[in-house]
Amino acid sequence: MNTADRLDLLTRYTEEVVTEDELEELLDGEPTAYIGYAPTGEMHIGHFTTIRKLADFQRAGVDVTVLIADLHAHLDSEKSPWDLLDARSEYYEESIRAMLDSAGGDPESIDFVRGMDFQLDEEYTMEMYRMAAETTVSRAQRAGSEVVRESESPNLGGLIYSLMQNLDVKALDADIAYGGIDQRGIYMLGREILPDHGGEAPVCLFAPLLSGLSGGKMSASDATSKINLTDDPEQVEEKIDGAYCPQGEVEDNGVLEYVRFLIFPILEEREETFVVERPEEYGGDLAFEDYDDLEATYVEGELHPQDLKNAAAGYVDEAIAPIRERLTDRPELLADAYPENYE
RNA sequence: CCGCCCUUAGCUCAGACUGGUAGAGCAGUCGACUGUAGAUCGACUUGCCCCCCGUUCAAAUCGGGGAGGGCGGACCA
Repeated sequence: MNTADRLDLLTRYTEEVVTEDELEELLDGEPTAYIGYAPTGEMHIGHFTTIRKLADFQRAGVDVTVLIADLHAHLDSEKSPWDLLDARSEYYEESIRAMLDSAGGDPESIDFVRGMDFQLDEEYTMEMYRMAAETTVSRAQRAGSEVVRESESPNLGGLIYSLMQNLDVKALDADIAYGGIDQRGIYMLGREILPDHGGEAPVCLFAPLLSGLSGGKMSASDATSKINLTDDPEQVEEKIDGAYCPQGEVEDNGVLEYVRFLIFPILEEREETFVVERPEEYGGDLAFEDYDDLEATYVEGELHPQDLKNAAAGYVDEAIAPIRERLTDRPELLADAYPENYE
């Protein structure tokens, strides 16, 4: 595979690349990439979009490390209780493996690492203290503002959070820091300070964040705004049917975003088209080769939201089915990780 | 170590002075209207009133103790 093709694989479906020139330069060598997940709330369909890219990394010959950031999960306002970190880490790892598997990646050749396995090392800790001494409170706050829980009385942990995440890049020896666009603030701080702490400014790749189904951002705490990996077909249909989906409008349209960032990448891989089954009275079935085609038709008003929803629900369900199966096969994973939800 | 303030619905808070078995807004649920959702209109739901003890016929409310959170002071040889 030539450099242009690899670059294309790496950057497709991304929100931003910092910077594309630096990324291209990296491809002369054998770059490595990393992404971190803090095992907090239950994983949902939004995670799927970031995980799919891991498959792209692999196709492009970039080694991937997945960090299960257990310490971070507690550091951010104790989102995960200390006693549940192990159980949630295990659940996250299994879910990520399942998602990657169904996205056409190879979980076996991914390096899974737990945060606490190296974040307590003396060298790491020492460097963290030095960063803490050099970073102002407001700078740290700004860096993590999109990631760390906001509050009138923020915890110290939320400030250390960003420093550590950047040290992770160095500790894991990653050339590419990958994550959702919400991680931007943290890594921009990292590009600034990591070189002063024995590391290198990482090249950053950011995935888009999907809108929630109720309009606005997807919220982990709003059940109706997101599809869970374990939702059954009826729940998927209900949630999508109830989604905010203004006719002809693209902005804040979660359904359209699901179709674009979740479904079409899968169809593209399989070289299939997006089929909308539609009653004769509304014009009969439709098939779309690519997303732009579908969006154009939608904007023109030739594709009704209800028909779009019906089709999308079917595809979304198909996408999560294999993951749902693996998780329901091992019910103890979720039960141990979220005892209050699964008794 | 000392002082002051806060803790009531999923969220933001009112009610406390003057005890009588709890309210508003937002959120949520359900209808109406749209071939979806939203908006709009109509209806509805939601509570260990932080915990314990006491006073009282009766405590969210008064008294005592405790827990959690916030703010300030003191200490700075």
